[in-house]
Amino acid sequence: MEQLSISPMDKMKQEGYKLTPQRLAILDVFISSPCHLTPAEVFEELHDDNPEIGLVTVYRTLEIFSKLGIVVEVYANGNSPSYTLLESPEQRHCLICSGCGKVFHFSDCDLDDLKQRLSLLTGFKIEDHLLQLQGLCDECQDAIAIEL
Amino acid sequence: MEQLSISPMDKMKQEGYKLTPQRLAILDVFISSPCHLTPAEVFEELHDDNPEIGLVTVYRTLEIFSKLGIVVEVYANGNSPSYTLLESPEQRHCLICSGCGKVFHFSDCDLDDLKQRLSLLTGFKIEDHLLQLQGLCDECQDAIAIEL
DNA sequence: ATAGCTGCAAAAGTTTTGCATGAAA
DNA sequence: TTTCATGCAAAACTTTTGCAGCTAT
Repeated sequence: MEQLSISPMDKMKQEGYKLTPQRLAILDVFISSPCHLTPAEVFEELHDDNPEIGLVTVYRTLEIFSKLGIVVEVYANGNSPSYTLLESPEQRHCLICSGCGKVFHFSDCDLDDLKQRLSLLTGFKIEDHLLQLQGLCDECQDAIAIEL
Repeated sequence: MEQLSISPMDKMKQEGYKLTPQRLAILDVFISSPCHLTPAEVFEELHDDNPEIGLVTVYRTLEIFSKLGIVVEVYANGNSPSYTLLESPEQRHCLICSGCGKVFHFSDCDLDDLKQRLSLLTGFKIEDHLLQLQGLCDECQDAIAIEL
């Protein structure tokens, strides 16, 4: 918990953002939850210990965190995008457990061949990509096995 | 235009949905626009020729189209998800032009190796994935070149 | 001291729901 | 004829904006 919270906040400082208690509290929510959370969920998590923090601040903070690569936007089902802590800025892809919402990040994604083939085929100059895998983690597989 | 509109509507029929003029009109919007469109954009496109169709109907129709694999949800920038026509249900991945919004679909994505490696590493049972590439198409590259 | 941040309130935008009417099969 | 679809209006929900006061640096 402690080690993780140092680096993102150093990044905030470097980029000229102030280290406010609100921002630290929001970061802590992500650190203590290995899941993807919508703005409303972050707000609700905060409410126990920090009932004074407004939803507006959550939105504004998520925007900053997202820009700095501290969190990443995840497209789960439902209307609102979710956010999840990014352990390292390179690991921009993720594997999401559809049971419990746990997220595992990774960086290498072997898409260079595919990108090159598509470039040749379509004439597109490919600049970025979004890769998100969905599945069931160990525990959720076990949980299902027990149920049956 | 004509060939494309037969197959999705056959699927609708098969699944027990009625073929209403509204649904046909919404399909036509997608056929005449090679882009990803938000519900609001579909509604606006409709307004010229079919001012009587309500936004509610657009939402309800998109839900059905999406369930039947006639369109696919795309995560572009902005709040609302966008939808784009899926030429074939297998081609669930796409390459989106960030200039003009044009979408190119493809099916083979070479992720089997990656999936296997991740499964071994994490214990996840991987069930599905979302892959979206972003770039600039020929024309948009040219357009930029001319501007400079 | 000062630049930037927060919370509030309100506005704007998006999506869902209930219901009476209307249309396709 | 019957079942499903539509449009309207309203409700619910999500996100953004303006502003006065406050706080980290």
